[in-house]
Amino acid sequence: MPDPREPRLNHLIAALPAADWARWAPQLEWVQMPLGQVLYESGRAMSHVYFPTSAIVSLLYVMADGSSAEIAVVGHDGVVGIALFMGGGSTPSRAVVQSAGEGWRLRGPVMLEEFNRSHPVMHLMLRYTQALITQMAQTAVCNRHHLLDQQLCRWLLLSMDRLVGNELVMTQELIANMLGVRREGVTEAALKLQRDGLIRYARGRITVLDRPGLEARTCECYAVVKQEYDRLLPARTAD
Amino acid sequence: MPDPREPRLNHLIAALPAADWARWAPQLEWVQMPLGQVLYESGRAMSHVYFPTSAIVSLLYVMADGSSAEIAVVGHDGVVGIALFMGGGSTPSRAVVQSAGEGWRLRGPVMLEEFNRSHPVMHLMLRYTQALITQMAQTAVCNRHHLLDQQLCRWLLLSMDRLVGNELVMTQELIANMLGVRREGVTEAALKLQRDGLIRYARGRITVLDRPGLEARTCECYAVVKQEYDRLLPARTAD
DNA sequence: GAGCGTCTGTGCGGTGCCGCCCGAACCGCG
DNA sequence: CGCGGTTCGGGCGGCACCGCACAGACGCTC
Repeated sequence: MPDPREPRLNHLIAALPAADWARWAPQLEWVQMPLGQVLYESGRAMSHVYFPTSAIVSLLYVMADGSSAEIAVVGHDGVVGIALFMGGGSTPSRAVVQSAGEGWRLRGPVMLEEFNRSHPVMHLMLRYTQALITQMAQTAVCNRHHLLDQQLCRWLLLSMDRLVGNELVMTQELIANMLGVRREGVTEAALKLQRDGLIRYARGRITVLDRPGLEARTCECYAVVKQEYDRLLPARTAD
Repeated sequence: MPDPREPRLNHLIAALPAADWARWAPQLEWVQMPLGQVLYESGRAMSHVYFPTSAIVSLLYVMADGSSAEIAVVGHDGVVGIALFMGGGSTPSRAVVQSAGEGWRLRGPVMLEEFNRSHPVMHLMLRYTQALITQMAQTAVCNRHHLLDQQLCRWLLLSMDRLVGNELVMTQELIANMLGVRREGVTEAALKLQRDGLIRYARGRITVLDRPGLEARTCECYAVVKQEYDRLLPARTAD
């Protein structure tokens, strides 16, 4: 069991060259990320970038009428707050902690300086951004074409990939918000999965029992995204 | 009437500092971009980046079963082939010329060298990429929540913003492919717009008669994207 | 263990889009 | 000028999901 306060549990931090890591280490701040915490708000400047280790963060767009949809999800594979180094410093979306956990953060100006200073850091962040773009694009496609049943499987798999263990603390109501559908729709889809023995759940705790089964049920979108993450962000280059 | 073979009709090229522009100019290659041309294919390495001046390019995802959906659209405001400098050099999507026209292109290695050499170039490309990300995210949201009628308005507006004049050469069949819906659905939505005097069309030529009317009918997605483009890519900084 | 709030299950009418089919209108071409 | 291909209009049954309403089940608290 590794120390949960090990920054290198985040794959990007783990991939830093030694020289960059040496500069980062004293700057990194350990933070708890409780369920529902808003890391940044739509259109507002971001003070930090966050590198989750055990938390999962949703990038969520909330519409004028209050309905919402998830754009992408970030876990120990990535970083929240790419707009800080991409430019602009804000986005029209919101970042919300979807699964409580921990992570590390860096003040915005520090991130910016590191990004401009070190080519390896820059290329690492950009490759991650490219992977995130793929996830967003695939979300758009999936929203257009695929059944809720399949989308739920995709969502569960993306979440499980970013968690340790096979349990997720999450009500169907919240999942519905992420997927941008009715709560009852999620109930129905989840029921089917439970009946077929793929998952088990009760009052906000979902346990995945048959991962291959989920993969068989989901649409191609999950595989496309996963493959692209693996291609762009290979196993940690430094350790 | 400006010379159509003026590279600076592309906003990114126009925003280049003089020093960078001086290096780019001899490297830029003028290209015709006929309707339907595929600039890059899903998963394949890109040989060039394209800076459209009068053409419009769709970033399209084509699914295993042949159905498709547009991820984003690029015109004289941007560049096709961001994966070249973001990393990876390919994407799971395809770039197709949606409206014939012209543009300029740069060989991949040249683009990469310029990106790494000049900070202004890098930041310009990254700000554009950030705007493109917003467009993709909003496409995902729009696909989830909004009616086809609204999406058609959004699509028309995004296209018109990237064209000179108010006419678009595009069959309803092709629009349906972009939006990822049935052709008949587009016919119905377009009929409503025509009946209300917002557009006129005949056999693959669409004329916008009442732009404010379209803006009033579309969803918030159009405004969100436009605002973000304006914020991130202000009027050309060099000329 | 009584009570209450949260979470999940179910039913019902409505609707936006689908898949499919066919006919009409239009245009270019031989 | 007639023919064929492209583009558009309309109809029809089907279905996934919506909005709404409500009931049961569970777990925490007092």
